Amino acid sequence: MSDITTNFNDRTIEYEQLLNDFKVLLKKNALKFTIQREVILETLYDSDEHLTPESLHNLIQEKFPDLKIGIATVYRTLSLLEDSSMVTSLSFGAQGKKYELGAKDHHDHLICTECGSITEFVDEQIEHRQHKIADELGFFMKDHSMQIYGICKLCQQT
Amino acid sequence: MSDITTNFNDRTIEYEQLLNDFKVLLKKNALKFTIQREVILETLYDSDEHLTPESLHNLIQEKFPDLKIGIATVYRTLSLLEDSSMVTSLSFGAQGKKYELGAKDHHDHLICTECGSITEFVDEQIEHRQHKIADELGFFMKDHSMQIYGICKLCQQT
DNA sequence: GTCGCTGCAAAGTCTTTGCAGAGAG
DNA sequence: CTCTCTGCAAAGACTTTGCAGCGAC
Repeated sequence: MSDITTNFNDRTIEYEQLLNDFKVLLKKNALKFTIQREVILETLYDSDEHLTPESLHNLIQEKFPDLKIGIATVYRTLSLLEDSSMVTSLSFGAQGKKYELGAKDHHDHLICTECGSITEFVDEQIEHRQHKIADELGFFMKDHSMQIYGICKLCQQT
Repeated sequence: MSDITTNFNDRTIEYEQLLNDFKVLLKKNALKFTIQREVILETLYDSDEHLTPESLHNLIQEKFPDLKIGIATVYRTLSLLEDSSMVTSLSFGAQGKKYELGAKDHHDHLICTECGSITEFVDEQIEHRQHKIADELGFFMKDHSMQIYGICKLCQQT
């Protein structure tokens, strides 16, 4: 289960790399690098949660009270990031989509339908089969996501 | 890939079984069996597509022009069916949720991000690993879904 | 008969869009 | 300077809800 391959130094480097990718992406499309876009990327990176546009917006307002950022900008930036495959979105249950940074190690999700918590896991065998299946069907795989729904250990006790 | 374990006779029996499960479910919760609810279940069963509430509503109106059925009823019935795990929903991309009957054989999805088509597949190894992972983490698994995103064979040619 | 169900339309959510001023390149 | 971005508010898309009459049990 543990997939700890990064320490704090690596994380910083990892973020710099990510930020750089973002800048390259922007430049390539003649888009501008703005403080809002940076803050959104950074906040996504720092959070280990799966964030809704609204919760991301709230987080940013807490962390950067001086920066007025509109929810519309959050939506626009998330779309941009998703289109360029830098973030992936996940949606389940009644509510809207949750986003997470795609650059982190790939992983799948266990979602508790009682409390809504999300646990991540990685399984090499599954990853491998996915690639194989896509290949067999002549499908060019760009991304994948897997969710297991159920009741988490904690909720089972109550 | 082929997973043809049913023929037309079985399908009919399968549907009767499904309908019966639905009736039992309704009775258990002191809910009523109405023509609208039956038509929704039947249309879901007959369709091999993954339907949005709107497309399901359209389909029903085509198949049963005399029956006036409101979109609200479709939403209400889908929620009911989803809560009782008789249908599962899938959401991806920009648009809303798509529903499919959960009673059919379990399968996963290849989703083309170009044309939106959904191809289904079944893989025993993946199914098996999923159960194992849930067990290991003390998670009571109720359902799962897997999606592979990419570009389908057809769209790659153009 | 009772009480849940339905269609309708109105009310909510969540997201996107138009616009005029601000700011990156 | 030019042309994209941004925040705001208004518009849209998708869902849910209140209600009065209808229909299953």
